Amino acid sequence: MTLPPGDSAPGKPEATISIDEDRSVVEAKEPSLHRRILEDVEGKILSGEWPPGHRIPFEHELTEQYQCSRMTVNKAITELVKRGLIERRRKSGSYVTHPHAQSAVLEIHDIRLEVESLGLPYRYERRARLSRAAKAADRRLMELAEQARLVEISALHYAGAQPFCLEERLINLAAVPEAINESFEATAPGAWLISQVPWSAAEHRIRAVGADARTAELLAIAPGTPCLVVERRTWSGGVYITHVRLTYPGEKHELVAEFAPSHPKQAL
Amino acid sequence: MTLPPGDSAPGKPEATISIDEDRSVVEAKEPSLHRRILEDVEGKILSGEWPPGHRIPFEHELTEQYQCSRMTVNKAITELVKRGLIERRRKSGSYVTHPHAQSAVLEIHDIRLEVESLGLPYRYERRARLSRAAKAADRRLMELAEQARLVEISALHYAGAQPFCLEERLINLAAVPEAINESFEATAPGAWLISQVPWSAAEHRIRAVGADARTAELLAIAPGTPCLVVERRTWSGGVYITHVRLTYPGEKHELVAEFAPSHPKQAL
DNA sequence: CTGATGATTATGTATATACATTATATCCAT
DNA sequence: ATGGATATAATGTATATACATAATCATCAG
Repeated sequence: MTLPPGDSAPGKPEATISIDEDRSVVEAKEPSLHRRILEDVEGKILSGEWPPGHRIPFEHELTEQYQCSRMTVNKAITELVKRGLIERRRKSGSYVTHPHAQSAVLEIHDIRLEVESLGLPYRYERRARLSRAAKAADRRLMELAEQARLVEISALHYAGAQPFCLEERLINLAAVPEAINESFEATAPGAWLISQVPWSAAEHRIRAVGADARTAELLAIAPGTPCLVVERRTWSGGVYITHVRLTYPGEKHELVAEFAPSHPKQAL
Repeated sequence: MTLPPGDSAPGKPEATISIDEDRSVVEAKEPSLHRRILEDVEGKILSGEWPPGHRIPFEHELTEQYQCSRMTVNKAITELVKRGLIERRRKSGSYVTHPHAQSAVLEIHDIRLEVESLGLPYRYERRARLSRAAKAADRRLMELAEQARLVEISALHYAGAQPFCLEERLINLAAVPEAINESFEATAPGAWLISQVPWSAAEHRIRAVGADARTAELLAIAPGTPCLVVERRTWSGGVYITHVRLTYPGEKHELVAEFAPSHPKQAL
């Protein structure tokens, strides 16, 4: 393999293997070759130069263009496949995907951090805790066994003097038996649970509701005020660990999700 | 560190390079080796067997365990690094990352598909369209140039006889000049835009609001009814393409975000 | 024209090797 | 001890090679 320092290869920046006499000209860390290929191809796709359905050059053509081995090209393209920008078909080639669904990445932080990042003092207040048998409604929510026992917690998270969020939680004692000994008076159940149980998946449901009388009172808002409700179910290998409903009052709270174009597959 | 179901290599299913005489025993498509390594390691992390901060085996150790080349191990671990499960430090080793934020993946589909997947007939109705210069408020929203021109569209998406979603959109004519010739009477701007402009990033803001008088009338609901509002800004390489506000009436509409395991983290 | 067959070709996976990079550890002289 | 040079170990990147797999294409018999 050759890698001639200044020619043929498209858009190639100078200074490749030249650390011979003048080490001072370090040239600001050029990225690795497979990254450059990835970025070039990504750029062509995002700019529209290669529209959806377009067949990108074969691996052996890119190998030729960049004067590198096939493995290097393959690494770049494989990554773009994982990101959902490209689809590959044997014998046929690699094609720019048609964007279907956008997949947004919603970052969900601990409530304490959320509050503190607003520059407000955080306070946690547990309101109620009881352990009881699962009712039919709980089993619908969490797919529990008939005789399952739960811990039910109601708590408020404050930002300054204002209620920031109402937390209503169920914990499956079959999955987290230690919860029976925990009062949750000082520590919020979310933080406690992470330290106890590794978990493998979760599901979020986000909707807008009007505050009912009880919720309104707890959150110090008028009944009927629109609230953002996030319901999260968390489980670990098929076993439900916890169900939590977080109710954020008023129109102030926002969930922010950053996006990248994608259609199937993994998140990045 | 032993997982011996059959022999030396951990968790290794039989039939690996034995295609000598009996090709009939094909053994139900075992996954590739690097995938198996990836899944094994991921499993150990998600199960909590390797907690945050734990140093996973060195590449050369995994090479030994799985009786494969370093490149294969490297491919698996590199993927886990991209997923945020593992952090690597040269000369030191690879470590299970500590939790920071949980990231949920929110799939956002075309509204037509959303409606149809509910088994309801979809109908689109454009209400208004005008092209105009950007106002100060628009520029705050979209970071536009002073003299930018926009197309403004208001439309309704119906599920059966009921309004499903109110769409209010601005399109930056500098980014999509073709929009000036498009009436958007038959085609919804979302679908049209996707076919016109490749986009590289977007930002979503999700919140609950009470319907104002105008919105309430359009959506055939009472003023003040809680609505889920999704605001999306989309751009391509630093240029804003479009801003859209989607207002879903009532408490019925839900956004669902599946959590693709990325690591055992906070916000349970 | 139709359908089977086999060649061709692009991708998928894996190996063995090489050298670069970067922390860490060790040792030696002060 | 302390500071600094040196060795060492683990990851990062890249190459050349090999064979497997799957889809397409061309060919040819019927």
